[in-house]
This record gives sequence, C-alpha cells and structure tokens, in this order.
Amino acid sequence: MRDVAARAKVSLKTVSRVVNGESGVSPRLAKRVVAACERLYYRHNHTASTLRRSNGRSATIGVVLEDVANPFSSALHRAIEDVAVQRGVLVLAGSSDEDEDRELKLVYAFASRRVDGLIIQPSSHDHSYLLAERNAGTPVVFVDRPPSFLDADAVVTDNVAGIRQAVRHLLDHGHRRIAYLGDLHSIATAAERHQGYIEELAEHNIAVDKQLVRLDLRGIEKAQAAAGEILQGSRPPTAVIAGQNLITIGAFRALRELGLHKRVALVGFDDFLLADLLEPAITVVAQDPAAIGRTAAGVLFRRLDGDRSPSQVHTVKSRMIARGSGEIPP
Amino acid sequence: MRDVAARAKVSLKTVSRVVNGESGVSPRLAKRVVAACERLYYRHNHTASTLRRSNGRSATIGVVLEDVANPFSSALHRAIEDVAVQRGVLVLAGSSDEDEDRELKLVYAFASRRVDGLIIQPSSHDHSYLLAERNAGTPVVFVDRPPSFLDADAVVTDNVAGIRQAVRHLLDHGHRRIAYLGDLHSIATAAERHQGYIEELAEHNIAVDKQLVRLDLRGIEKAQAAAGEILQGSRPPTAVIAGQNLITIGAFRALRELGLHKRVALVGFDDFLLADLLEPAITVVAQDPAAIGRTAAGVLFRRLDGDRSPSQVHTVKSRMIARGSGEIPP
DNA sequence: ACCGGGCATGACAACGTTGTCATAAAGACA
DNA sequence: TGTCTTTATGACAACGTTGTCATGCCCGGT
Repeated sequence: MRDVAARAKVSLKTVSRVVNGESGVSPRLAKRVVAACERLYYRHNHTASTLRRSNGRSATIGVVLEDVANPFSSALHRAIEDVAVQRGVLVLAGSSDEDEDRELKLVYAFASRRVDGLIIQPSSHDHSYLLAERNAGTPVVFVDRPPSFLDADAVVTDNVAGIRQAVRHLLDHGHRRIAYLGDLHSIATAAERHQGYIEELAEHNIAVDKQLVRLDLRGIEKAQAAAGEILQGSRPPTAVIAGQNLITIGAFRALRELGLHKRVALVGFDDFLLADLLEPAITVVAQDPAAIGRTAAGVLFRRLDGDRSPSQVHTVKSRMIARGSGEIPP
Repeated sequence: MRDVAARAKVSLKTVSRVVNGESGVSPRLAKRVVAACERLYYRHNHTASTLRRSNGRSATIGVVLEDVANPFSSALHRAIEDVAVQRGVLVLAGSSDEDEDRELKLVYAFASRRVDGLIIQPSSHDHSYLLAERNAGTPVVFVDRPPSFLDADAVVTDNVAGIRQAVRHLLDHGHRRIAYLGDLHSIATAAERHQGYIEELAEHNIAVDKQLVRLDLRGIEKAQAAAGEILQGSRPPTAVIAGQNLITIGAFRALRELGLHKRVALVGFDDFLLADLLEPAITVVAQDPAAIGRTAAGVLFRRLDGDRSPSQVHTVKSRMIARGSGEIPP
C-alpha cells in the first residue's frame, strides 16, 4: 500500500479510502490510485485491515463437520456457504471424524484466526470448552445435535418424531415384529432415534424384543453383519428400521444377500442418493440438511447483527418418502 | 496479551515467548503467565502474529471446488484437509458452481486473506488473472483440470486413457454401436473424454455415428432425456458410455424407464456410491479423487517448502471396475 | 575486587491497515 | 474584503503481535 501511495503520489490514507470505496476522494486522485494498484498488482490485505478496523470482523466463519466428504455434512456445508457468500463471508471448514479432540483443536484453530462465528456439528459431550468464545462474544450455533453444558443456539432434526412416524408406518402395514438398527448410542441423535422407536411401540402396547434391537453400529459392514444375524435368528422380524444412512445401506445389503429384500420391509432414517433406483426402492424418513444449514447460518448472522434474544433450539421437520421397501406386507 | 502481561507482572514479550513455547523463560515466570492466560481466557491471535512474523504465513490454504457438496469435490476436499491438518494448516473452501466469475471472486477473497497457497478445480478458461498471486509467490495447484495461460502445477485424471479403456471393453464384448453422452464441452475434462471415445473408435476403424453422440448434458434430467431419445431412435445403440457421474445415473434411469437396463450395456466414467447395488450393478471407470487431492496437497506443500522445480502435470490413473452393466452382450 | 560470558527479561519498532483529527484550499455569503 | 462552511487531503497513532537489540544480573575465573 505504501508503494501504491508513493507511485500515485498520495498519502497512505488516500489509498485506503480508494480501496475501501470511501467517498471524498477527487476523481483525479482516485484514478491515479487505481492505476497504481493495477500496475503494482496490489492486493488489499484483509487481515491487516481486520486488525485495525473498529468492528474487528474477519468476514470468515468456522464450520466443524463430522466429515466434509459425507453427504449429510457436505450438504450442510453447502447450505451454510450459500448464506455466507451473500454477505461476503468466507467459510473455514474442518472434519472432526466424531472425535472430541479433533473438534476441540479445530475450534481453537478457528478461534485463534478470529472467526466471526462458529457452526458446529458436535462430536463431544461437554461444550463448556467454548466458554471463552462465548465470553468474547463469538456466536456459536450447533447443528444436527444440541449442545451440552453450554447455552447456545441449535438447529436439529425432529429425530423422535421421525422415527415414530416410521414405526407407525410399519405398524399400519400390519407389522408387529420390527427390528431396530442404531448408530453409536453415545451420539445424541442416535439415542433420540432409538428412544422414538421405544416410545411408539409402547404407545401401541408392543413389548420391545431385545433380540430385534442392535445399537452402536458404525458403518456399512457392521450394520450388514448385525442385520444378517437378526434376520437369521430364531424369530426373525418382518420389518427393519435403520437409524442412519449407512446402516440402511448395510441392512439392504444383508437383505439382498439373504434374498429377503422383497419379503422383509425396510425403512431408513436419512435419505441417500439413488435410494429410489434400488429394487425395491427404499422408503426413508428424509432429513433436510440444506434447510438445517440454511437455518443455522441464518441464526448465526442474526446473532452477528446484534440479536440478543435467549438462545433457542430450532427443529427442522423430517419427511417420510414411501418408495416401496417400507410398504412390503408381513 | 497486554492484560495477561499486566496480571503476570511481566512484559509483553515474555508472554509472547511463553505462548510460542520459546526457550529462555524461567519456569517461575512461565507458570505465572500460563495461569494468567487461563484466568483471563486468553486466546492467541494468530492473525496479528502472522502480520508481524517474518515468514508471514497464515497457516491457511484456499480451495476452490466446483461444489463442496458434490461427491467428487468433497472427496478432494477431504483428502486435502487430511494433508493440511498434519501441518496445522486450515482450509478455506468455496464452491464455484462452474462459474468463472465466482471462481475469480473466491480466489480474490482468499488472496486478500493472505492464504499460503491455493488449490483450484477450475471452471474458467483463462487463469492469467492469477498472475498477481504467482508474482507474490503464492503457490497454485490445479486439480481435475489443467490451467490455461498460466504456468502452474496440476493434478488430473487420465481422461483419454480412461474412456478409451471403456470403449475397448465394450468392443471386446462385441458392441459396435456405442453411444456417448458427455458433459459441457467447454469443460476441459469433458472434451478430453469425448476425444478418447473418438480416438478409440478410430483405432478400430469404426466411424462415429453422430446420432449416437450427445454433449453438453448437465445434470441427471438432461442426461436422462438425451439417453431416452437416443435409445428410441431409428438405429439405437447396443451400449452406452456416460462421460460423468450424474450422466451415468440419468442414462440408467432412461434405461430402466424403457425396460432396457438388462439389454443395453452401460459404462460410466467416475464411480458413485451404490453403483454396486443397482440391478445390474454399474460398470464404471473409477477416478480416485482422494489420490488427486492428496497429490495436489503434497505438491502445494512442497512448493511452500521451497521447491522451485518447473511446474508439472501429475496424472492419476483411472481404474475400470466391471460390475455387470458393461458386460451385457449386444 | 575486577572482568568477561551467559542467561533472563524488557523496551521499542515494525507488520499493513484504518480511525481520528488537523490542515489547507476553495467556495458561499454578508 | 473578511468570515464561515465545506471539501479534499494527509499526519499520526493504534490494532495485537514478534524480531531486534539493550540491559541487568549472576556466576566463574583471575
């Protein structure tokens, strides 16, 4: 900037004014400055300007996702980005891999870059480590799962209602022996979904058969194995509910393997690409990651704009999509 | 930092030394400083430190992708992140949506945040706008598609060889009427793949039937429509090659719709989740986005470490995965 | 008692910008 | 012509840090 000022024969401050589009610079000087900028390949240093500016905003937010490459997380990411670009805000993204320590390190790394806000899909179970950030006035919004030991906004899917709807759907089609395959019980959403299964069965006075429930299944292979065991048990289910994306795929693989995919019903939680092209097409309770991301970014920016209202949990509705696999009779 | 210094009754510089883990601070003082940091919720300001430090590194890189939510791009993103975290480097990511202007704006936004390096999956066709960054010594690596009008490193898939392999595979299975569905011809990789199709047919002295070629197909719907038209034409193909992910899915939808999915062969370029669960399972020429991302990040960091060798185009091999749809006889 | 060397600590400037205020020039008005 | 207002411009400090160098202290050797 000093070089530009020298070349245009003006003061630093005048260059600053031109670069920031401030008024009160004569067209003659402004033209000289612009010309010098171009000649010298000058690039404004946004970081230095942040340091000095009164509001101190870096125009950058940090997003911690489970894995930037997983479809749910990346849909969140994209939705957040779309809101951010409209405000000229950039997005730092990182993957926690469901690891508390990585989450914490990412948040600290973001914080030390002075991001304006944080959106976190949490893996940890104690978010009090974020107290320093809250004290510093950095807004934090949790997505997919609510925070613990910290007062902060959150945007989540109505997991319990979603699974209850799936159970009811199967009951309506005459099923009574309904298996449930769930993710790591330590994940809040997984626990909620399992809870939904229990609640809906209870409401219809159906006892939970422990042989039909398998939890802590992580990834396609484990789900496939667990589904295989249940389906080959002494009193197999007539329908299966899968509490997560990859579990649905694993369950479907097991059904295929045993030639049962057209005889045993399957309903999955969370939609996935091509679910409609399988045979049978898979009935799912679809989440809306784009809506979750959009909402979360909206909340974050409202906080940045000065909203001081009490923090709130926003719920995004899930939606049942009947495609065939969930409508197989017992 | 000033507050911490005051509370620990030491100078600013001593706090700086402790925070950066420099040697030459007595344990007694160091302990006082650490205690003060914790009491005051002090967070190191990495941005300010970058401004002052001699190397001026921000420990942040910028990644421009076609769309952070698309499976290929997000796999790239993740692979890059995995290399970056090992060096304590954060990743700014953005989506260009195949729009030159958005790409340019993202690059400028990254540059003004003084990222240490850039990885770009380019949409534009003239990358000379990056000259200022190259002059400033910021390394730039292109992924998926090579740069134009700029001397820079690139990491790409062997598109021509991949498609030629697909064509040969179909020829080996007896096909002679092979249709080709391609993406926007303005995308360099799409043009290369189309070229591969032409070359391999020429080598076997088979004339290209223009009725069997459709280009500029963007998205599932357009591909599906185009495939439908070709399959219902007067002299339909016995096999179809799809030049991209979504086009493969669109083509498969069209085949299903017409009940031809077990009679007409299909080979897609670029693998996708669940391709193995469709009926028939889809034969593809798989790219390796993780390897591309890993390589690109490796090249970038080598440049940052001072590698001044001439820039180079690295090619990552594609791999044919036969699953059934490509082995249907004519 | 004196000197030299090593070690711990701090004072100060600088990184690239912008906020604040001062100043100079030009125009408006009586 | 003199005074007041407006407008354009610049000088300077400050943002939160770290590099450079100076200072003061302690220790061992003579």
